[in-house]
Amino acid sequence: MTLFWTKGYHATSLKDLESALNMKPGSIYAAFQSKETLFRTTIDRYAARMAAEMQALIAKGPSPLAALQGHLRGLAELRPCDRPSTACMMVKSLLEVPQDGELRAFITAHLDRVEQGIGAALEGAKASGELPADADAGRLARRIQTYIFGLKVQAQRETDAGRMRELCEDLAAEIGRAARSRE
Amino acid sequence: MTLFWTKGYHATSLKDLESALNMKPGSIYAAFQSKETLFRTTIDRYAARMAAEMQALIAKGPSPLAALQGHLRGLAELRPCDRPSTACMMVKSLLEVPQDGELRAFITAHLDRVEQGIGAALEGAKASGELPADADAGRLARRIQTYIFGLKVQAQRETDAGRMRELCEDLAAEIGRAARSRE
DNA sequence: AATATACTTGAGCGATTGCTCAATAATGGT
DNA sequence: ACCATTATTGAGCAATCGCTCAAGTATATT
Repeated sequence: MTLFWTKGYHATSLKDLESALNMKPGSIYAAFQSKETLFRTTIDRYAARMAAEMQALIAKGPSPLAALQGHLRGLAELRPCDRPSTACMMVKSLLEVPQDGELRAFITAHLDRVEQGIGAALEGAKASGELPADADAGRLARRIQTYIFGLKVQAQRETDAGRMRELCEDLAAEIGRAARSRE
Repeated sequence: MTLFWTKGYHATSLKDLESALNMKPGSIYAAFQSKETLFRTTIDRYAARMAAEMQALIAKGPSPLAALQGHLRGLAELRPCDRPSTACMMVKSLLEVPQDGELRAFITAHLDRVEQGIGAALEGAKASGELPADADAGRLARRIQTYIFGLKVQAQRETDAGRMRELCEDLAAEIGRAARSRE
C-alpha cells in the first residue's frame, strides 16, 4: 500500500512490489492474479481504513459536525513522515487511472461511499438539532469532501505550516457557518 | 499536451508521442532532449495558458472578485468533450511526480505563481474597495485556489450536472461571504 | 514414514520502455 | 548549381516491463 500510495500505480514496478512484499513474482501472481488486482485490493483496504477512521472520528467527537470540523483542522498537521504521503491515495488514483476504465468506476464508487458516510453523519446532526432540520445534508457533505480534496492537494505543496493551519482553520470555520445558515 | 494531460506522465509512452507529434524518435530527441524535458516544456506551456486565462478572466470581469466567483461557477460546466480532461494537469502532475524530485519543485513553483496571481487580483479588489482594506489577500487567494483544486477533483467523478452546479454555487457564494467579512 | 496438498522459487518469456546513431533528405547561403 | 548546414528517418539497442511455469520446498493428512 505504501508503494502504490507514494509512487502511484504506474510508477510502481513489480520489482518494487517483490522487495516490499518479500515475495517472488510467482507467489505474487498466485496470491493476487495481477498487478491491477493487487492494486484494486490495496484500494479496497485503503478505502476501508479511510471509512473506519471517519466513522471513529465521528463517533469519538462531541458531535458529528464538530468532529468533521476537527478533521479539517487536523489536516494542517499532516506530515510526510507520519504517513506514506500527505495526499489521499484515492484522489491520486482517481487522477491517474484512465477516464473510462473500470478502475475509475471502482474508485468513484468508494468515494461515493465516503461522501454518503459524511452525509449520514450530517443527517445525525440534523436529528440532534446541531444542523437545521431543512438543511441539505448531501449537499453539505459534498462540500466538505471537496474541502478535504482541496486541502490534501494543498498539503502536497505547502511548505509553511502556519499558512496551512490558517487555511484549514478557514475551511473548518466555513463549515460551521454553512451549517448554521440553512442551505 | 493532450496526451500528458489525459494519460499522465508515466502512462504516456514515446510511441504515443510519436504518433501524436507525427515525429520519429530521433526528431523528438533532437527537438526536446528527453521525455522528461518534453514534459517539463508541456507543463510550462500549460501553466502559461492557465495564467493567461486567469489574467484575461480578471481583466474581462466586472471586478476581480466577481471574476473569480464566476470562474468557480464556470467549473460546473467543465465537460470532458471540451478539454482533454476536466482535471487540472498541474494537480495531476503534482500528485504523480515523486515527492522530492526537481519536477515537483518545478510544478509547485508554477502553482505558487498562480496563487500569487490570484493574490494580486485581490489586492486590486482591496484598492477598489471591493474587499476590506484589512483583508488578507494571500490567505483568501490560497483559499480560492484550494476550492479550485477541490472542484476540479470532484469534476472527475461527479456525474450529476445539477449537483456539480450546486457545489460550485456554494463555493462561489462562500468566497463572496468570506470577502465581505474581514479575515 | 509415506503420500497428498499447498505454497514458493527464480530463470526467463515476449513485449515494451526510453533512447541512440549512422544514413538520408531538406534547407539556405553564395 | 553547388555545397555546408540543419533536420528527419527508422532500425534497433540495452533495460525494464508485467508475467508464466516447471521444478522445488514446506505443510497437512493418514
